[in-house]
Amino acid sequence: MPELPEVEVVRRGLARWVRGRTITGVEVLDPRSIRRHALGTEDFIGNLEHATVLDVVRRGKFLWMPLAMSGSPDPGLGTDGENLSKVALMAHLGMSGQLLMQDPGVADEKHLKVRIRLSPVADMPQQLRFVDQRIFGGLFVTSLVPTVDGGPGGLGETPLPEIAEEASHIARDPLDPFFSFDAFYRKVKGRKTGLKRALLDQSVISGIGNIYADEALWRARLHYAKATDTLRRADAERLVEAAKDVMNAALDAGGTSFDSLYVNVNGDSGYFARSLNAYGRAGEPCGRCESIGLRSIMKREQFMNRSSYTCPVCQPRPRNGRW
DNA sequence: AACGCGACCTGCGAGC
DNA sequence: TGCTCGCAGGTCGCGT
Repeated sequence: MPELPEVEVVRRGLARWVRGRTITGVEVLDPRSIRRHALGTEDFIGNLEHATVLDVVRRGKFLWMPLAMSGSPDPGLGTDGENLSKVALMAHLGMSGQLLMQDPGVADEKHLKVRIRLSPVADMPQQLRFVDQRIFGGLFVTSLVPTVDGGPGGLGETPLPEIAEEASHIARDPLDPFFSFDAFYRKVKGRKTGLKRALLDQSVISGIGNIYADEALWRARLHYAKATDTLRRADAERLVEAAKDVMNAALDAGGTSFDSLYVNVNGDSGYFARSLNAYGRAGEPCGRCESIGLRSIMKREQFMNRSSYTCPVCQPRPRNGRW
């Protein structure tokens, strides 16, 4: 469910509440939500208790909190400038995950999976709750490893030159200051596949899911089946700019929410859904065509076992992957 | 290398 | 009222 803008909304909210706080207790209400923690529940809890949260970092849809373990004299940077944090609490929201800040008195959510208690600070909620209806998301502890390109691992308040190991296989996302268009274009040209498949491949470009893939393609007037190895540089540039623009706009609106499944850490929905031009608009007129007096109806097709929305007029299907 | 598919889950609305 | 079906923002791992 949540794509980059939604995860970034969560990251910012979390950073405000949890940086510098120590984990005082962890309750795993459903072990399926930590199944990616291979060593089990006891080990998961043991890794977190007494650890201090240094930051909240994101690359694509992966979100992690570098931790200073108890006994570390100086959470944060060591005297030699090397960071002491070598492990992080990883969170992936999957299709329906939520990270909520709550006061202890608030009744447990129906799909509450993990409760993390934090050291009390005046006027700050004391619990971080992981709620997940479908359980495709989850939490686990992972180590931090150096990045391949030497840049920061992801976007955080005080970025580290390391990345959570479980996120190190994905490419930088378009909102990452270290995102490289050249690296993206090289990867895309090297693929022999359709454009949307490449956009959804997190190792080519990360953070884009089914909603923003369709939105970016619509804005760039490209069809999802366009062959990647024939993509012109100018088209690729337009596509990346479109992805950046639509995701920044969604971020400003607090993300895309169709229902109560996607909410920020305070439980509020975003309102970008009303600004979508393609996703979910089957049967409705294409706004761009309409604005120049053309009549065109958005259509929905199955692609990769999911829905794709296009305008048949301004996003024509390429013949043999070419125009 | 790329693909198609199933697996992992719950819940909602539509249609009968 | 209930049943079944299709559908939903994602990722991973398998066989081909």
